[in-house]
Amino acid sequence: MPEGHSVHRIARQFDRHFVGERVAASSPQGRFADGAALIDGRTMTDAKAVGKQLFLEFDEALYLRVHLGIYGAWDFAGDVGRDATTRASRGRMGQTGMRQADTRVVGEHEDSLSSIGAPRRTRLRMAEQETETAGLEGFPPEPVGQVRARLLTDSAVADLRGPTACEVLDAEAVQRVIDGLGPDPLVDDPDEGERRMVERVRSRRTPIGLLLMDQSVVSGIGNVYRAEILFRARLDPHIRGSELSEEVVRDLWRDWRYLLGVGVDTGQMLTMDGLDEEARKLALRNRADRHWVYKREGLPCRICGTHIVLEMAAARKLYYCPTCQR
DNA sequence: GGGCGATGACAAG
DNA sequence: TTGTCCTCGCCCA
Repeated sequence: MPEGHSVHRIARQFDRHFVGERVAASSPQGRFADGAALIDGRTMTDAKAVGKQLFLEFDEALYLRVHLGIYGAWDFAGDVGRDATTRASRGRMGQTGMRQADTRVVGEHEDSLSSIGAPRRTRLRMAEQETETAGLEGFPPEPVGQVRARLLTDSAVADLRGPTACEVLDAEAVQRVIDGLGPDPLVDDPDEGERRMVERVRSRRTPIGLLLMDQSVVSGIGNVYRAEILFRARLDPHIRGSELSEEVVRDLWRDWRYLLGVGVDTGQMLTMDGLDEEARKLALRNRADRHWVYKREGLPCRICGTHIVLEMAAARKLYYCPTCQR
């Protein structure tokens, strides 16, 4: 589920708490046992994201390549709190037991970021949405559910579940993967990335709605950002890449660069900054309805009132306003 | 307790 | 274009 911004945040998390540390690697589930054995006991030397791909580098140029796919997730625990939880709602231990309270969705109290340091013993789930839970008995915690890979240091643990890809590669293989990817605004030089995206889009007769999802054209955009970027540009998803002017594609790249930056900073897909303040607050209040068009089929367009349309495109849901976007 | 959908990406045909 | 894989949470009974 994570689009590019989440993967960059995950890379940052590894950079903070794992890079420079010796890592015990295992596969509680068993399906990654061979790969885990290759990196077990090595030191993590780098963590980087390119588009939706995560590359964790270990001693002697061995890389763990992870792609979360549509519902993969990393669960961090230990000394991994990214920010204070002092304002987190004081929960009680639920009557139903098990679940520790004091959980919050990251980003809902961004103004608390500056206060206090990281709490020890935290759980942090990084998936399509991030949730942080303070309080954790025992370290390391027992793996819960289907954990494909576990990376453990003296003070932090990362559990990987449900990935589309999890494999150990050498430097050449990593380069081949990266060579097949379109530009990522946080990796590539902005002008060079812009040039590449413009060239790749305008050389194709494929609809722009599909090109934005094509990771060889531009990296990191998924179904939410696709819909939102096209609306922000007031662009009909069906227009072919070859029909778009250089300027229009350049603006798509620049808007993606902007949105990705916001997403990495906040941990949320905030796409409605164009809305006036009051309307924005209203929309943000409802988690399920905080975008211009994504998941708003049948609801009135926030600009013109036309019902938002949902259609299937390459087996994915495409949302747009038939009036604003043409 | 079952079914279904999800912010992906493939391969097969 | 369709099927397949990966896992979990939510909805409904």
